[in-house]
Amino acid sequence: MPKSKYFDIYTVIRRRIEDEHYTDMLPSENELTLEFDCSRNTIRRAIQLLVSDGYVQSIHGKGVMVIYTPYSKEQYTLGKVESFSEAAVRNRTDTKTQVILFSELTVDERIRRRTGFENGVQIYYIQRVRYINGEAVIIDHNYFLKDIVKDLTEDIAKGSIYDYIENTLGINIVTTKRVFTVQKINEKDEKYLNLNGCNCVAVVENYTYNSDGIMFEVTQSRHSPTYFEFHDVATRNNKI
Amino acid sequence: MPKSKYFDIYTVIRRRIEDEHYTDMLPSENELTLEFDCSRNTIRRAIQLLVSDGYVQSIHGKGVMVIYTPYSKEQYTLGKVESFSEAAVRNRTDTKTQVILFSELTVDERIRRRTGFENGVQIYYIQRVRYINGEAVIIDHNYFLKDIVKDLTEDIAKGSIYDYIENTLGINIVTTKRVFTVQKINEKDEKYLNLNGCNCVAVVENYTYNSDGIMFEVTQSRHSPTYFEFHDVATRNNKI
DNA sequence: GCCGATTTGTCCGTATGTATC
DNA sequence: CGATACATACGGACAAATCGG
Repeated sequence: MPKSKYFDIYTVIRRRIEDEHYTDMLPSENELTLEFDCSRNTIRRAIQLLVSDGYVQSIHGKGVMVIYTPYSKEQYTLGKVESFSEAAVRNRTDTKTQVILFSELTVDERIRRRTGFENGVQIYYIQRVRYINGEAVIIDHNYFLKDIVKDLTEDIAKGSIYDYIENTLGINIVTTKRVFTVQKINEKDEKYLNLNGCNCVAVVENYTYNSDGIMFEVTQSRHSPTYFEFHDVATRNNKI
Repeated sequence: MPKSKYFDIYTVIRRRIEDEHYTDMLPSENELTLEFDCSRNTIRRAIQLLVSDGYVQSIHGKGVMVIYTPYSKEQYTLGKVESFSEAAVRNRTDTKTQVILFSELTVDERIRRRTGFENGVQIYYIQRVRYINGEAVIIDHNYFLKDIVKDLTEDIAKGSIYDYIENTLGINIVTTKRVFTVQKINEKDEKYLNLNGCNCVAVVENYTYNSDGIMFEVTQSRHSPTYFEFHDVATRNNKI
C-alpha cells in the first residue's frame, strides 16, 4: 500500500539509480518538484530515504550525488530487518525449516537475563534449523510472548512465523534492535550446522517491538559463518 | 557545533530519556512545540532522530512511546560510524596501536577486486594492530586514496588517522557503507591477535565517502571475537 | 457502534540561512 | 558578486488512527 507520495517518489528515483539512469548527480530538488508536481519538502523526504539506503549523498550547495554501487554477488534486502542469510531463507525456493524444539514455558531468572522478559510471563520457546540448498546454515532460538503471539503451533513454526504474526495475527512490527557478536560454538551448533571447520558462529540477537511499544519477541540466530553477510550504511549527523 | 534547533531539542529529550525523566511516553508534539517554542515540524525532526537511535517509537493516533533500555555493560556509541571495539579503542586510555606495515603502492587487479579502487591509482596501504588493555583485539587493513589523504606518515598512523583526516586535512566524512562477515583466520590474525582458541574473526569492511562523493578509504577490520559487539536499530518504513 | 477530542502522518507554501561555483 | 542548490524553520491544512464517553 504505497499511500504516501514521498515513498512513491523514492521508489521511482531508486529504480532510476538502479537502472543507472542517474549516475553522477540527481536533478536538483527544484527540478524534481516540477517533475513530480509536489513540494520541495516531499522531494526531500524521498531523498532522505535514499540517503539512509546508501544510494545518494547530499552535498550542501552542490547537489545530491549518487554513490550507488550495484552488488554483483547476490540480492540482499537493503539494511533493514533482515540479514543476508535471513533474506536468502525467505527468497530461495530451496529452503527448509526443521523444528527441533517447540515448548511453552514460564520465564525464570535464567531466561529473564537472556531475554529481558519479566519473571513469570508465559512464552513460547522454539528452536529451529534453517537450510539453504540442503545446507544447515542457521539455528534460531525464538522466544515469543504468549499474550501477543497467540496460538502458535509447531506446524506454523515449520513455515514462516513472521507471516503468521504479520498476516494472520495482524501484528505490526515497527522497531527491531539487534546485537551482533561472534561466539564459540555450542553442542547444538556442532550437531546441526554445516560449519566447514569453523569453531565460531555469527550471532544476531533480535529484540522486536510491536506497534504498542511492547517487546514481544527475542530471537537469537546463530549463523554458520560461510553464508553470513550483513550490510549497513552509516551517515554522520555529527554536530557534536 | 550544534547550530540546528532540532538537533538541540533532540539532545535535550535524549538526555531526559536516559535520565528516565520520560519512561512511558513523551509529551505530545503540540506540548513539545510549546515548551521549546518552535514549529511542530522541528519537533518531529528531533523525534525522528530518537527513532533512528532506537530510543522511541511513534504510534499513530496515540503518542510517542519510550523503548529505551539502558545498557549496563559498557558505553558504545550509538549505532553510527563505530563498532563497539572501535569505540573502545577511541575511549579507553589504555589503548595502543602498532603499525606492522606502512606502504605506498599502485592499485593492481588484485587490490581493485578487494577495494573497488580503479587500476593504476596511487594509494597508501597500512596494517595496524590495535590493543585494548594490553590485548591485541583488532587488525586493521587500511587503503587510502593518496590524492585525498595527502602526506600520510607512519607517525600519523601510530596515532589516529581519523583525527588527521578530519582535523588536519579538513575532510568531511559523510557516508560509510559497511559489510559484516565472519571469516577463518589467516596467518597474520594468528600471529598477532589474542584469539582465545577461536579460528574465526569478525570482519568489518568499511567503504568511506567524503563530501565530494568520492570513496577515498577502504578498511578491513578483523576483530578478535571476544571483544566484538555491534549494535543496530532497524525500523520498518514498509509500505510495499 | 458512533461521535468528538486528541495525536501522529502527510503535504503544501514560504522565508531565510549557508555552501558551492 | 550573483546564481544555484541544499539546510533549516515556520505555519497551516487535512487525513488517519486512537481513545473515551
